[in-house]
Amino acid sequence: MATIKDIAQKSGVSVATVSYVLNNTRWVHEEKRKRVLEAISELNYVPNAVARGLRVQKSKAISFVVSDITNPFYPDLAKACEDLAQTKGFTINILNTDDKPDRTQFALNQVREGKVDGIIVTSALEQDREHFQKFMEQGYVIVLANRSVKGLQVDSVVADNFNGAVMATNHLHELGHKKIAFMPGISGSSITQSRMNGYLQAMEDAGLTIHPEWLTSGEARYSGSYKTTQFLLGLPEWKRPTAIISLTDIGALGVLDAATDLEVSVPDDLAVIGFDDLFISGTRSVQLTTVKIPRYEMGSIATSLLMERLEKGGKSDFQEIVLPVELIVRKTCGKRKTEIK
Amino acid sequence: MATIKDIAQKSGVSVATVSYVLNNTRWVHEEKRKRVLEAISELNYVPNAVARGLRVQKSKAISFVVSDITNPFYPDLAKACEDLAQTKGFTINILNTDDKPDRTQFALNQVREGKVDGIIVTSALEQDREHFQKFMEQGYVIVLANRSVKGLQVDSVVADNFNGAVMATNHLHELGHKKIAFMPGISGSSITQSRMNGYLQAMEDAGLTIHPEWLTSGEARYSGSYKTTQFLLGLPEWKRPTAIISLTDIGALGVLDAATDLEVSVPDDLAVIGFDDLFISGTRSVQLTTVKIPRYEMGSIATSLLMERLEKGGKSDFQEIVLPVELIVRKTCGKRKTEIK
DNA sequence: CTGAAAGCGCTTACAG
DNA sequence: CTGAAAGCGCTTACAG
Repeated sequence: MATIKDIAQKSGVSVATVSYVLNNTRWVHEEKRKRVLEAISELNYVPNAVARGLRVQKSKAISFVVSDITNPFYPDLAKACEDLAQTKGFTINILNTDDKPDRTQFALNQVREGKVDGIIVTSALEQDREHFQKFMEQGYVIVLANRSVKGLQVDSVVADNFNGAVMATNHLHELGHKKIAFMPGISGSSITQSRMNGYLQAMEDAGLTIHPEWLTSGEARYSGSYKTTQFLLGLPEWKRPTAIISLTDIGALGVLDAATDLEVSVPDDLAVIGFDDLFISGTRSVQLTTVKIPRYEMGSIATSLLMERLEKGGKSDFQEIVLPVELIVRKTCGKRKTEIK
Repeated sequence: MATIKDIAQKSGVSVATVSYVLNNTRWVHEEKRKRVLEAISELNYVPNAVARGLRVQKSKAISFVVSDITNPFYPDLAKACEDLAQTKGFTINILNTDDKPDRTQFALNQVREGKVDGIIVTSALEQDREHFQKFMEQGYVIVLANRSVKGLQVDSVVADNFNGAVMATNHLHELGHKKIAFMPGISGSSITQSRMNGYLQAMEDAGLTIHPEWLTSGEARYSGSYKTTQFLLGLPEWKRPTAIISLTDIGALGVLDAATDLEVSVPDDLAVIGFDDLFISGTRSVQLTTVKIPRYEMGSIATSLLMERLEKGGKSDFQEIVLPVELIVRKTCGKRKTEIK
C-alpha cells in the first residue's frame, strides 16, 4: 500500500505538498500538482483515513444505536441516517443494544475511544439518564431520536406520541367504543409513557373508565401482544375490551392473530389500532388502522442535529423537535358507527 | 481527555508500562500495575482506538454492504453479523448501495482507507467481478454473502437457491399446476439466476412448457410484482398462469395484493410461493407458502469466514458454503390436489 | 509558493 | 522486570 511518502518521493515534492493537493488546502504550482496527481493514480494511492483521523482528531464516523435492527421500525431510521451522513462524508456504525444498559454503555465508549465522532441513540431509556448526562459533560456529543429522556438537556427528535394516542382513542370513541384497552411496551421508554398519557387523557376527556387490566403490557412485540390479547379477550364480558390500541404495528399483528385464533372477528367484534404504519400494515392482507410515525424524517432530522452539534459544539441551545403524526384509517376499526353494548 | 501519557505521569511509570498493563501483554510489577490501574480509573481514561489502529494497522471494524437495509430480508443478516463481530471486539459499519456499482466502489474504498479491516457484501452483482478481483489482488479481504459472483475466487455463503426453486416448482406441480410462472428480480444477481435455473430445470423434468411472458420480472419488490401480476393475470386464459413463484416474499405480497384487487382468490384461482420466509409471511393474515432462507445463519457464517480470513490472510483455500433451504407449506397454494384445467 | 519538522496517541522491538 | 525511542501515516503551524 502506497503512503503519502511514496507519492512525495515519486513526484519529487514534500509530503506537505502532497497533502495540500490532496485536500486542496493551499495553492500548489500547477506543474507539481500535476506530477502529484499522476503519482497518485499510478500508485493507486488512497489516503489513510485512520492516520488522518488521529491527526485531526475526527473519525468522520457516527454510531447509530438501536435496540434491535431486526424490528422493522428501525431500518428506515438507519437508512435516513446513512443517506444524510454519506453526503457529509460520514460513515455509520450500527449497534444493537437489545435494550440492555451495558450495551448502551458500550456504544458510548465507541466515542470515548475516538472510533466515532458522535452518536444517535434511538433506544434511550430513563435509566440511561445519568450516563448520558456524564457523557455530555465530558464534551461528547449525542442526540436522541425516537425515545427521549425526561429532564435531560440534549438534542432530540421524537414523534408527537401523546397526540397520536389521543387521536387513536378519540377515533375509537367516535366509533362508539367505550371499553378501550391500551397495550404498553417496555418500561423506561418515553414512548410507552407519552402514548399512555395521551390515552389516559383522552379516556378521561371522554368520560370513560379504565380497568387496570386494560393496561397490561404486550412488550410492543408480536408474541407478547398475542398473549396479552388472549388474556384481554378472556376477561368477563363486562370488562372485556371491544377495542385495543397496541403500542406498535408489530404488536398489533399479534393482537390480530390472537383474535383470529380465538375466532373473534376484526373489526366486527374487536377494533385494533397500531402505531408506526409499517409497510406491511398497508398491505391488503393486513389493512391496519394505525398512527403513522414519520420514521425516515425522524432519522434524517436526528442526523442533521448531530451534524450541526458536531460542527458548532457547545452544550447549550439544545433543540427538541416533535414531529406531527397522522391517523391512517384502514380496516381494523370498522368504517361506521355500529352499536356497541 | 486523558491520554496514555497522563496515566504514565500520574502513576510514575513509562507509557510502555501503561500500554503493557492495558493490553496485558507482559508481566508488570504488581505495585506499579496497581498504580496504573488507579490512575486509569481516576482520570477516567479510555485508550484511543484510532491511535492504536494506526499503530497496529488494524481498525477492528468491518463493513456490511447491503443493497437496502430497509428490505426486511437484510436486518437479520446484519444482526447476525453484529452479534458475532461484537464477541470479537469488532464494530460494524453499514452501507447501503441501492445496487449501484459506484456505491459498492465506495464500500471497497473504506477498506483501502483503512477505516475497516474487511467487508461483507450481500449485494454483489455480476458486474462487480473485475472490481472485486482487483481489490482482492491488492490483498484486501472481502466475503460474499447471499449473492455470489460466478468465477470469482472468494469466500462466500449462499442459500441453495437452485434446489429451493426446484422444490417450489415441484410442489406446485404435485398440486396439479401446469401453468407456473416465475417472477425474476434484478439482473446481475446470482439469486435470480440460480432460482430461475432451478425453475427451468424442474419445469423441464415435469415436461411442462413455459411461455416467455411467464418470466417477466417483478424486480423482487412489492410494486413491481404487483404490476407484473396484473399483467400475468390479464393474459388470455390459455396462457394465464395458475401459479406464480415470486423471487421474494415481499414480491409475493405484491402478487397477493394484485390478486385481491383483481378478485382472483388465493389459493383457489391462483397459487403463490415466495422465497425468504420473512416474519410477516407466517402471520395469520398472510400465511404465505415460501422457501425459507436461513438468514441469520447466513450472516453468521459470512462473519466467521471474514474473521478467519482476517486472521489467516492469504488468497487461497476459499470456501464456498451453500446453506440448505426448506419449503414451508402454508395457505397460498391450496392444501390438496384440486383439478386444474 | 514550498518544505522540514512536530505531533496526534498509541505499540513494540531493542537495550538494559 | 522496565524504559527510551522509533514509527504507524497523516496535517499544519512555522519559517523561509
